[in-house]
Amino acid sequence: MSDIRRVAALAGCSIATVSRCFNEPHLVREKTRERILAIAEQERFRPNLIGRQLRRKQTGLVGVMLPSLTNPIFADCAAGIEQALETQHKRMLLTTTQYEVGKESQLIEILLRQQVDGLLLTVADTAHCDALDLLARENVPYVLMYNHTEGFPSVSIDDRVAARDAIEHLLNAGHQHIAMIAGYVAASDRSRLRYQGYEDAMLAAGHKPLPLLEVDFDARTIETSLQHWLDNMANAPTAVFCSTDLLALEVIKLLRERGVHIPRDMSIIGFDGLKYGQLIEPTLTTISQPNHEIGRRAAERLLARLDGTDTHHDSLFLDHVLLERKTVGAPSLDRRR
Amino acid sequence: MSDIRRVAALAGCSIATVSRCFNEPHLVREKTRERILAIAEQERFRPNLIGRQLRRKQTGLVGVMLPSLTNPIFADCAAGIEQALETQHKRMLLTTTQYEVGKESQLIEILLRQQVDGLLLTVADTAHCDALDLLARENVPYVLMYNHTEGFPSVSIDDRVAARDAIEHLLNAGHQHIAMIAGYVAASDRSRLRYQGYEDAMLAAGHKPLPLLEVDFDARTIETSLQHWLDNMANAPTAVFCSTDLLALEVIKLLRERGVHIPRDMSIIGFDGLKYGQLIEPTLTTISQPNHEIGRRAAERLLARLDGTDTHHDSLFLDHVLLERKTVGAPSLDRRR
DNA sequence: TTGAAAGCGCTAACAG
DNA sequence: CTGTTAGCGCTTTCAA
Repeated sequence: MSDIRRVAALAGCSIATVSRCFNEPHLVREKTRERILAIAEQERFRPNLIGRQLRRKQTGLVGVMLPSLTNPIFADCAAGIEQALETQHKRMLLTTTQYEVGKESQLIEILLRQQVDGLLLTVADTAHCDALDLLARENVPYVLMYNHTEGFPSVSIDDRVAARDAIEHLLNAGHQHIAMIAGYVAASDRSRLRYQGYEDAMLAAGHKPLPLLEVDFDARTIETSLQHWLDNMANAPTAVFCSTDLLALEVIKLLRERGVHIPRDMSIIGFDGLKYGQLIEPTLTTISQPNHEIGRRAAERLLARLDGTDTHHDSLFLDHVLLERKTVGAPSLDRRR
Repeated sequence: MSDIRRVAALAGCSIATVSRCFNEPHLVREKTRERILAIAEQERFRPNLIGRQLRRKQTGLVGVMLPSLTNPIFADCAAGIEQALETQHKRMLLTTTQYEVGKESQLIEILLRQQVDGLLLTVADTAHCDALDLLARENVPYVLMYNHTEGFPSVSIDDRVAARDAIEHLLNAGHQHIAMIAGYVAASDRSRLRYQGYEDAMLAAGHKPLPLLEVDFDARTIETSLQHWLDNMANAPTAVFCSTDLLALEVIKLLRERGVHIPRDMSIIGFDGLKYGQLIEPTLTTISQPNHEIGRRAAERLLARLDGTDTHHDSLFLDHVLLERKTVGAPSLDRRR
């Protein structure tokens, strides 16, 4: 005898009435309701949501796909998502791609089979993306996070503008010889946009942009990548824009170990605004993204789509902030050129 | 016409046969199977898991409840969980309590309604815990993470022993006047156990343990809490054990700003082993917990319980490691006593 | 090797 | 205000 039936039997009513007590209590006479609820409580009746979900054809589940949880920006984002979903009693089915592009479509497929009501996701690159094609075909509400591209609903900062702001900050401090570093792992549309922002600012200032210096973040080869600078500091850039704070932190650590004083010998600016940037000495100057809010707003936007309140396919840009801290200074005079 | 029916109709077979193609393909004649699979593909048939779950009475969903995702130890743990679940094609329904004890039972209740196959969770305090009572009553497989207490299956380090090891490291460096600091937020059985470990080591060495210094981590009152030390460094402890790395990092930053040299004027040891501890100067000496592995092993253990392979109600202790880095040194001679 | 049919637990017409 | 009933999409006996 199934659960709702048991309660109904004990209460001497039909299962429909029991169901109503939980879903539309105002339709049940107060006295009946109280009796049923009392019995339900005492029997520890726990409505089986699977039954409801099958019948209603919605699950109250939101599928979330992020690159990783180990990176604090995504962990914070997930926290923001949960906060927003909670207000509507929705739950988060969380998956990560571990930066493997091949997993994106697979994971989405699984989430769709699970009949999630909607999807919140970050893909590696919106430019050529099976996952996005899949979403375009399917009629599932979704909102992108961190990615932003014409014709897809998203919540993010404007990476290109943010990167330009970072470089302008360096230019304003007097730098001209500015390089940009990015990690392979972050090989993504965001890296590309940030490099474009770098180019924008350099060109606008009349400087030739340097090619992007890509380093293998995990494999500790940053050192060899930077060796040619260390070998010839006189010709090394006076300022470096790192595509993420995690990378910036590693770069700073390495440079300091090699006797490079920051910011006197080299200025560094990061990107993300991790709180850990404040722990190091000197504290990391960086562009801050509102990760928690990106998650929260994306979730809110998804909820609005589920309501039918939001039907736009546009990018929502949140503000980034330049956190002026201590790793950027003026270039030493002898190295300006 | 529902999906599986549509495929069946197009393939000219019954829905049972279509179902078999996905679940027990060997029961279907190869030719039939190929035909059906081809049609399913072309129709983009996506089995509705809700139907399956209702019928099979299992969901392949694991409920996860953690205090927060913003703390990297839990984010890493969640990553470990996902990794283990993935091998069995299970998914993670993730919730956080935000350190609110009152939410624990509520969240578990919700997860149970969602018919999760099992639960992985960290509670604030196993000593008086509605959530644990609830689990004891219900017949749901679960494994605790970070918590460990007699009679409940868990995966964690041995906090008490780990703390003792931390203190012994300080004692071995020559310290006698050692204090312990913990944050309110972390008010938990783990803090208590770590304090006990501190007491164990102090008493064994013949020193009187100091009362636990509790600070309000978020409200930036660490400063006022430490003021009496700063006012009178001669009588301040020569070494401090911080209950978490996040706290240690803040304490170090504060002390340094106040001109206290670490480790010369004061040694600091943390707890958790966050990678961010390596970024600061001097690098943070700490006790490392295997967060990813805690998550992974707990998930594996849960899977074993679902199999019936593991039915024990005991604590599985993983090894902690003392990371000897640079924030612990010998006390300056004039302050030994 | 396949099909028919029952039913997982619940909700929502519809009827009373 | 309450009950009856028909499914939601799927799996799994049982029978053929």
